[in-house]
Amino acid sequence: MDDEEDGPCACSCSLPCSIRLARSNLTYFNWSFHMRLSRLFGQTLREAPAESEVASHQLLVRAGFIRQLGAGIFTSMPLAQRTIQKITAIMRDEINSLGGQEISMPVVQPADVWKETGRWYQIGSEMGRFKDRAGRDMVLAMTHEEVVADLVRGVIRSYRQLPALVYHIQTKWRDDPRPRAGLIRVREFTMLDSYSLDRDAVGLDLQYQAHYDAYFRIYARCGLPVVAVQADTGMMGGKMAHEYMYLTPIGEDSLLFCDNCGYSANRQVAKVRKDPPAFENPEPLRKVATPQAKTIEALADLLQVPASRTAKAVFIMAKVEDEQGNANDTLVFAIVRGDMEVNETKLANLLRAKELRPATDDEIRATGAVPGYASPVGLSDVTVVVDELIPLSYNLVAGANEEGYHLLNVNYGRDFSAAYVTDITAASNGDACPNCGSPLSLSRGVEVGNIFKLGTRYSDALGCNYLDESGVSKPVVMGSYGIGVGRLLACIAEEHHDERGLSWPASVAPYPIHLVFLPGKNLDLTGVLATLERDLADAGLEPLVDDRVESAGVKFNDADLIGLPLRITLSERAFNQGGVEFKLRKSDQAFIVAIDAAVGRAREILRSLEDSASIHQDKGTI
RNA sequence: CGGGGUGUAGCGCAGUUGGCCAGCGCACCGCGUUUGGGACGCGGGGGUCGGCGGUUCAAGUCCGCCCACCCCGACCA
Repeated sequence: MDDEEDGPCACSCSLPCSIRLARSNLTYFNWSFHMRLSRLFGQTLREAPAESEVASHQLLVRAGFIRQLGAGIFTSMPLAQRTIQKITAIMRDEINSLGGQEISMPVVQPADVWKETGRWYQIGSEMGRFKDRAGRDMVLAMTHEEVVADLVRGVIRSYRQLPALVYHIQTKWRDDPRPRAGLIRVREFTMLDSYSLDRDAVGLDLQYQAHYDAYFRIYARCGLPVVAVQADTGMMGGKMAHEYMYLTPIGEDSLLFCDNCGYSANRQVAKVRKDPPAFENPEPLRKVATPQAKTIEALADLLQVPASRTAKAVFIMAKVEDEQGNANDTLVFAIVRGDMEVNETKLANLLRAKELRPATDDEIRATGAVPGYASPVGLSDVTVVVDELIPLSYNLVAGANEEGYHLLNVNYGRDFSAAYVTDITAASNGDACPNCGSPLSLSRGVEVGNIFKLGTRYSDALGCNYLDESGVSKPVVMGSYGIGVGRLLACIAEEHHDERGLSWPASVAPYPIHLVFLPGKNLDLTGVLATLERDLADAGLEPLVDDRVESAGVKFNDADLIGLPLRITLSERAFNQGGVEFKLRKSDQAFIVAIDAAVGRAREILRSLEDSASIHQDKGTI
């Protein structure tokens, strides 16, 4: 033992580690691994910043895990960084087990590859762009399909090199119009993303399924319950996609679930079963006065007909690109039955629109339609999209394009026609499941990961080809798979907290043990502390030691706030009862463990905590 | 981008119809007392009052412009 005061630390950290304790002449010293709260960079706060609203944001700031730099831009403090390392270690373990090989692709990328795939033009202002000193267009990585495809075309030549799986854990920038909820929705973030490379669709299916399962294991090991839902392919393009959702009221995505058959989908793509009404003979058109009936509700009320007997017209301005990449505004007239809503994602995908926005009244009038009394009847020069149910619904009520009047007995085909007839209905709570007809229920969720079957979208654009056994050149079939690390951390915090603070699953806690030291009045326990710290550290149990000169209340409250799974208290009281006090963060009960048995007992408890932290979840089916 | 809100010490906040040295709690530093659930006393340090411009004898306070952050919507993974 080294009693030297304020001497340099003998371990590699080279800091003055001997700290004088309150009312004690004793100092203590270095060991193989240690972290003391008195030295931890950052501090706990009694009050959360006023701008934080959701629990994970407030607690992560209060407990000293994160600090905000700007909107959607955060610094990870040492505690968060430790948890991130635990999470990414789990990710590496799982992706490595699929045969993944870790690489690292650049955050700053030349725009050329993005121009080759067209996304330089397709993606709007959420892409970070700048010019380098030579005036070349540059892109801040928002994802890495282009770069990985560029890599593949330079590396993959033969079917012998396939299948392959590469991944990295890298910073991305997406200039989100509205960052919010702390780490849930940010602009700069770290993402695990892997890219599968296969000879054909069969190979892709295998890797897709492997990721589908591996992702569930990652969330399970992190203690986060998730469900997988069918998803829109969005800016990724491609054929099939699933999203992993953590269900919570603070989530921004709307999800539909069928309890009966297990159907689950993001509202953006969710289908509903629409039973067509019985056939009726089309009746002659008739104009009726409907003053003040500018909404479906008012109209149905006035005419005493159900909303399902009306046609709802929604005017939307779509930004659609032509071959040259020029964006043109096109007015689109979307028609659904009065009892339904338009799904803008379905509509945008149909039109290949870059952007949709509601049309203004003036834009509507320019077509000859009258806002509030609009219908496609009698109009030309507008792009009409009708929901598939409209041609099967007879004698509907629709606007007369005249202030204060509607038309009765409007029928598709006879009275108007459309450029597109397809499904543009938004699924709602209680709608019939497309598979089994049972009522769907609507929930909110946070998307914590997604997987895409890209197919040959990028391989074709960038020329990623290989030669098969017979010497034929074929495009590499790709998949991409991603998990936002910070968002995952925030969701874990959201799931595992109580009114006192965070409560980390043992698998991702920044440290496993919070060792609280309360100096005694009569006994000097600093030597016991030094030994215990060292023994725990030597056993690989990495204690976070509260050596601060603070009252017991402050220390216990901070321990609850930071939320490490096991708290061990060394105090005169516990010592006189025969050892140290053990208490689990998730339990109210405390018990005394003899000093000599403390390390063994701690190891045992943490092992069982880790085993039970990994939750079981229902994976559903693809 | 539209609507709403907030900017005063590290965090939370007060600051009246414009008025003299800009305050409170927590946190921080020093000394002492205290020591198992956010202790106490005494003494300290810390502010371009978001920025710029204007009105005025005088601006944290009134006016204009701008910026930042938060919330709702649009949008987005």
